[in-house]
Order: sequence, then structure tokens, then C-alpha cells
Amino acid sequence: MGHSQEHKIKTHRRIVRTAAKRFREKGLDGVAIADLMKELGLTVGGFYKHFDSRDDLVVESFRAAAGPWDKVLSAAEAGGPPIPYEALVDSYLTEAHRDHPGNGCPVSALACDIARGGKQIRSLLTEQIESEIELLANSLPQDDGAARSKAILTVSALLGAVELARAVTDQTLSHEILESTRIILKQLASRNNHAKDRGKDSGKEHTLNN
Amino acid sequence: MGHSQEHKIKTHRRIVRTAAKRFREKGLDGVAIADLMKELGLTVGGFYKHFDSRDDLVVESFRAAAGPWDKVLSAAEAGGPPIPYEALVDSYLTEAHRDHPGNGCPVSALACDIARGGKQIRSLLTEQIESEIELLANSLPQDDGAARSKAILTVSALLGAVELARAVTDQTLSHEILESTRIILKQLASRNNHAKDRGKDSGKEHTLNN
DNA sequence: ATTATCTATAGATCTATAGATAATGC
DNA sequence: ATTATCTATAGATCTATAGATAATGC
Repeated sequence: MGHSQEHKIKTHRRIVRTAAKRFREKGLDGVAIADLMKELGLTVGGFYKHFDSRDDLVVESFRAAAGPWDKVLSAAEAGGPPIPYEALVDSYLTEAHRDHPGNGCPVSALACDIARGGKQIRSLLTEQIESEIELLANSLPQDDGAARSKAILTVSALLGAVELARAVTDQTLSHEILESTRIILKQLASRNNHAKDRGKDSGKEHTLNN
Repeated sequence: MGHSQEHKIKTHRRIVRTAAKRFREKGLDGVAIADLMKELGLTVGGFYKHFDSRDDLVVESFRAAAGPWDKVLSAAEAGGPPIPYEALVDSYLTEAHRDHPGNGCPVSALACDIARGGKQIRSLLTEQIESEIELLANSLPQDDGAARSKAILTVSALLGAVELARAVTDQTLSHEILESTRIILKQLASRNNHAKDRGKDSGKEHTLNN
């Protein structure tokens, strides 16, 4: 039995860190508290001195998993060198990211669980998505007036591509999903979309943001 | 107690149809067999004369949910009028689809559950995705050599956009996700991407399909 | 006689709590 | 004395099965 307050804080962090990994791997319903504690060499009893409920751990773990992404965002906002769009897309659509959801983006691992979840975790996801949209919009090589729309499409495509690449059994198709999404997104970003080039639906774009 | 064989077949169909809806709404882990049977005015005991295991119901329900989409596909393959790309995108990215996952695409509702699931259901999803990619590739207004890649990006973006629109708490943002994805996808489709217009990464495209 | 469904329950699993144990920290 | 963790367990929930019941269908 470890006992110092300092030790408790370390235990708390260990629980959250491991939970953040296991939730992304097995889903928000796929992790039993007893198993999680056992993996850390602890027992169930102690858990509820750290968290009021299982759901509190879910929320805190999501925040912890999103943390690294926030650092990327705040680095960009702090005026550092802007991360180019292509680098963001490339780093998201890797086979390593596909194969290790436990260390990856919590949105791609948990989106459909969260969609069915409580308001608190959905609010956290909303903040996360809004930040990522802004980051991507600013990373585009040119602002043709459609930057935010392109950023939204990009977030959707990144998320969908990683989920599909994970779910599909055909490894060739899985590879192709990552690679094709990468290529087409980059084409989209490197092209200017001023009004004269747009399709017939471009008029609707002005009804956004209302 | 109903008893005829004919009645049993009807009962079987009722179970599958309702399960297909509830799984899409609550996730593959979110539906209890007892509750499902109760909703149909039945009891747990009878369930296992219809299915060997809960997992068999999951697989059969996914197949049933995917069925309507297959009809769209085979209609197109049967030589009927090709469904235009824009119509497919528009019908997928509606607020009705977002708000009623129980009647919607099983892939957008269950992708992350399936990614963690058994081989059987992942194979079914793979077939489904492959069909949708082919359908979208053929629906593009012009084939510039990148049709399949564009179709893959489209599937990823449709899926991701609906999931995000469902998960986000901000209704304005949710609306914007659907609308922006719609607009940018249509721009993408209506534009020709021959080699001279491509970005610097286009060379990689020839390494696909290997 | 067969069988579609029901009643009842075994067995597994999971969250949460009560009370014990063995350290810390005044 | 306080508290970080442990042991033990209550209570809820879920899958799956055994055996009963009441129809069908030869």
C-alpha cells in the first residue's frame, strides 16, 4: 500500500493515462474498472477515492487524450511557425496512426461512442473539433474565401478515412483509403477556388455561419 | 403463444428489423436482448431458437441495414439511369439522416464499433464500402483518372461529416459541417484533375492499386 | 409428435460501497 | 489522526440454457 499524497497524484495520473489508451482501443464501454486497476497493480476499491464515477474517468481521459493535440494548436496560435496543411494531413493519415488507436486521435477512435454519450463529453469533442477546424483553415496555403469550408471537409475526411481504414478487412483497400484521401485532400488545398471556378452550388456558401 | 412456422418467420424478421434500428441508435453494445424482445412483446427465452448467439443477430442486422443501400447499388448496376454524384452526396448529408441514425447508413452509425468487432462483420462492412466506392466513382460527371481516389475521399468525408454532425453539441456547427462538406465535395466532383493541374504529389497516385 | 414461445434461473460481469489495513504527517 | 489502498460484497445487468406450456400439423 503506497500512501503519500504525492504518490496518490502519481497514481491518479497513471489511471488516467492508461484509461485514455484503453478507451481509445476498446471503446468507452469496453473497459472494466477492475481490469484497468489490475493492469496498474491496483484494486477496484481505491478507484472511487480518485473519481466520483466511471463517467468522470471517461471525461478526464478524453481530455487527457486530446491534450497533445491542443499543444499542437496552441503552438500554432502562440505565433510559432504555422504547421503546413500537408504536414497535418500526412501525419494523420499514416498506417501507424491506423494501427495504434490507443495513442492516436481520440475523435477518430471514439466519435460514434461519443455521439451516443452524455453532454459533457460531447461538449469536449465540440471544442476539440472547433480548434482543429481553425488550425486547418489557417494552415491552408491560400485563403480563397472557402478556407473554413475546406477545413471542415478535411476534418471529416481525415476522421472518416482513419475509421474506415481501421474497420476494413482488406489490407490493400485499407492502404488505398489512406493514400487516396491524402492525395485528393492535398489537391484540394493547393487549388484556388475563386468564384469564377466554382460549381453551380457555390451561391449557397454565403448562407453558412448564420 | 403464436406457433405456425409462417409466424416464426415473421417473428424472425421483426426481431432483425428492430435490432437493425436499435443497434444503429445505441451501438452494438447498447442493446440488451431481453429489452429488444420485450419491445416486440416477446421474451428472452425464444430468442435462442432464432439465433445461435447475440453476435449472429448483430451480423444479420448489419446485413439487413445495409440491404436498402445495396438496392440502390444494384439498380445502378442493372443499367438503370446512373444516380448523379450530387444527388448521392445531398441525400447522405441531410439533417434527417443526422437525426435518425436508426434509419440511416449503418456504416456511419457503427463504424467505430465495427472496427473493434469480429472478422465477420468487418468483412460485411468491407463489401459495403467497396460497393459504395464503385458507385460513387461511376457517378462522377467526368473520369479524369482520379475517379476512384475521389470516390474514396467522398466516402470518407460523408461518413466523417455525419458522425461529427451527430457528436457535436453546437447546432450551428453541426449544420455547418453538413453544408460545407456538401459544397466542397461538389466542387471537387465538378472539376477536372488532369495531370497538368495536379499538385506535386500526383506522381504517387500511380502506386495505388498494387 | 413437433415446435414456437414462455417462465425461471444459472453463471458471468460490472459499478459502487462498506469496512479493514497499513502507511503518512502533524 | 488521517488517508491511500485493499478485501469483500451488495446489487444490477446481461447472455445463455433447461424445462414447461400451448399451439400446429401429420
